[in-house]
Amino acid sequence: MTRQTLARPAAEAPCAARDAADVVRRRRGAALEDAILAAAYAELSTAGYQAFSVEAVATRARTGKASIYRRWPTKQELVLDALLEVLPTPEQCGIDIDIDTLPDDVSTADMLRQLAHIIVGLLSSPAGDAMRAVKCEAFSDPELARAVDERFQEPRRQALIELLHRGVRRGEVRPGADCALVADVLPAMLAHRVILMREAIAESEITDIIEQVILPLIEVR
Amino acid sequence: MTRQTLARPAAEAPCAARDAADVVRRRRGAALEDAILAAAYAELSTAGYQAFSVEAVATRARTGKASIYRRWPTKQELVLDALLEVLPTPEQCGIDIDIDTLPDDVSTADMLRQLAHIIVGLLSSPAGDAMRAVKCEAFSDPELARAVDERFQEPRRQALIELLHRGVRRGEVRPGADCALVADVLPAMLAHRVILMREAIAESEITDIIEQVILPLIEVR
DNA sequence: AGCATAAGAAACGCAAGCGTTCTTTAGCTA
DNA sequence: TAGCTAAAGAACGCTTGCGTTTCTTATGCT
Repeated sequence: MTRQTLARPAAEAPCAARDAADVVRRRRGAALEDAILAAAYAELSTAGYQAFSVEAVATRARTGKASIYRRWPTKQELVLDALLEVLPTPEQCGIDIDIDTLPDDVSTADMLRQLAHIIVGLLSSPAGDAMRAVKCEAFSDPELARAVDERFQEPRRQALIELLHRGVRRGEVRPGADCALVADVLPAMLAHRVILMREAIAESEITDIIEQVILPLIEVR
Repeated sequence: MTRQTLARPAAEAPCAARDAADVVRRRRGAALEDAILAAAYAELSTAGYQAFSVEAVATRARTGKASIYRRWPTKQELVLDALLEVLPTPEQCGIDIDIDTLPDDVSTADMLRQLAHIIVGLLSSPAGDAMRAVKCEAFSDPELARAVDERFQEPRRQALIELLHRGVRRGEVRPGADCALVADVLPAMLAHRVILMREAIAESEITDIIEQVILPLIEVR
């Protein structure tokens, strides 16, 4: 995948002898673009949106600002691309539930427990930090926020609603439940804690939320 | 160089005849202090935290930066004071529930409905905008966030938990309910929508959340 | 090998905004 | 009424960061 981006220790001849092994050869095209996006994402995660600077991205990517501005006209576009590139990848957020192919022996409660862990994992990861940064800047940059909502949140929300409907069909969720509303409870509680209250969520608390809130709420009675 | 930059054409007399009625005479002491705090709060509400500037506060308060820096050493202190002054006043946020003096004929559901409206009202008001601004800056300024949590959120959270306990005693809330956890559901859902999803909440949606989520959750069965 | 391209680095102009300082002048108090 | 204090306003120095420009030179292609 990568070119030989990583320093060759015993380099010599043509262009070696810079100083140490930090001879990160000049990258071009896609390799450089990826490095910039990765650096931008890292900056977004660690520094947040408001402290995010193109200068810092350039430094982190070991390139110059000019190479960035040659590709992205503004800081905002860079942020958007960096986030959108990272967010939907299953390896990063892994919330791709395919309801239709779910085995019959997987209960709704099982899935909800698993989902809760996935959400907490995501929110506690660098990707979560990046999301938080963007969410908090949403009012200054509605377009960015909308992009995240549409490409990331909404599909997952729909999947969760679908999961609850499946639960109704299987007799695990009370028929009268407003699935669209109930689907918001878990993400809302987790996001509220992690993003708005800045609290970490322990394993036991995930369990508590599921057992004491979500399951009683959907319980067939 | 030149002083008296603001050329007074031919104005005479004591101090009247500036232009119109905008002759905001020089204030001192507490009057000025209040004006500055009010302006800071207004700026926080409308501009947000990151766009908040001392210059803008000074302009809005019709004073100079020097008078502000004479009182608050940094921008952060000013923000904190402005917010703390505004937040706890009952007129502004009106969530002071005195559980002990609640009449017997007020049900838990009644109170929850009322509370939901109060929270939504608060979140949709300038005070809500200010809170959102601070919440979003919380990671950069944990002390500010903690002050808001302690002085504003936590007391109200405790009051809500107490309300639920009262509900248990009155047989309106199922005895097994984890009140501390259940108490988070309503604020979390509302804050999630308004602050994180930037959605307005209609009357009917408040009702839906109460009837479809909160009441089924606490329902005695 | 030679050449066109674009990477890397540095500097620039510009705008905002912090916190300071200075002068003028209004308001309070003795 | 005189005099002290502090308010209003403007300018300043400083820093940060955007987006641009320029120059050198490594890189990939032919």
